[in-house]
Amino acid sequence: MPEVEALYALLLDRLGPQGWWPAETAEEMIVGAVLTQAVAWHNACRAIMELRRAGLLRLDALAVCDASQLAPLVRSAGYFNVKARKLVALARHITAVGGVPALAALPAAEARAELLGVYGVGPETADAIVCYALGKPVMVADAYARRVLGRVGILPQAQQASYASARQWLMQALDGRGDAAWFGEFHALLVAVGKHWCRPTEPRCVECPALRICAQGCRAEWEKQGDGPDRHGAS
DNA sequence: ATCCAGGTAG
DNA sequence: CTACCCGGAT
Repeated sequence: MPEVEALYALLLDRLGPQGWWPAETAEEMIVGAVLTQAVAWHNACRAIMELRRAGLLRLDALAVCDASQLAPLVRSAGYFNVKARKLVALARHITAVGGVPALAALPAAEARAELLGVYGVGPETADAIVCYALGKPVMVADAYARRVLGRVGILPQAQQASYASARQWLMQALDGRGDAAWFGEFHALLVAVGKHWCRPTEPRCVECPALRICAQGCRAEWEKQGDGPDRHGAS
């Protein structure tokens, strides 16, 4: 899979290190992972600042909160009632099992399973936490990563649709490729590409930093010829 | 003024 | 499948 190395190097060269995850501490990263679910980072960021202002960017503090008191603070992140409950549930759970260090002491697969058992933590959030907060080399196969890797021609069409299949394929293909920082940077670069150029509709192929090695070649007209081969996943 | 993108739970 | 919800884009 030489294309992966080529893509990684190309994006790093063009875009520079993305500096993800933007958090001071592992606990802050975990809070951010919940808040950014289904919402642009910008919105989650405002909620994080509210929590910081209230001294609640720590799991032990969040663990003793009531969701109802949290909701107004995380309003800007959307789904605020749901997310307030998720934050409390996750903070309580992690605190109860001995905190982030205890989680980080587990093998990646066990930490992931542990997290998946918590209300509000699905596959993507679990992987993000395992990679960025626990420092394990796992791939976050989110919508951006799947779309970009799929279009570029690295991730086979059949694996693009679901999170689980994409993750499984990528974890095998990328096995041993790097440490947590490598995976984290790769994911961050893919998000940057997916957000600014490789958009769901009206992709900006001509200016895309990955154009040189993209299977879509120079087809800027993508969307105009009846919506590429990959229309969003559900099948 | 409407549309939309995004992940998880039910 | 729909509910949850925001802010940003159109």
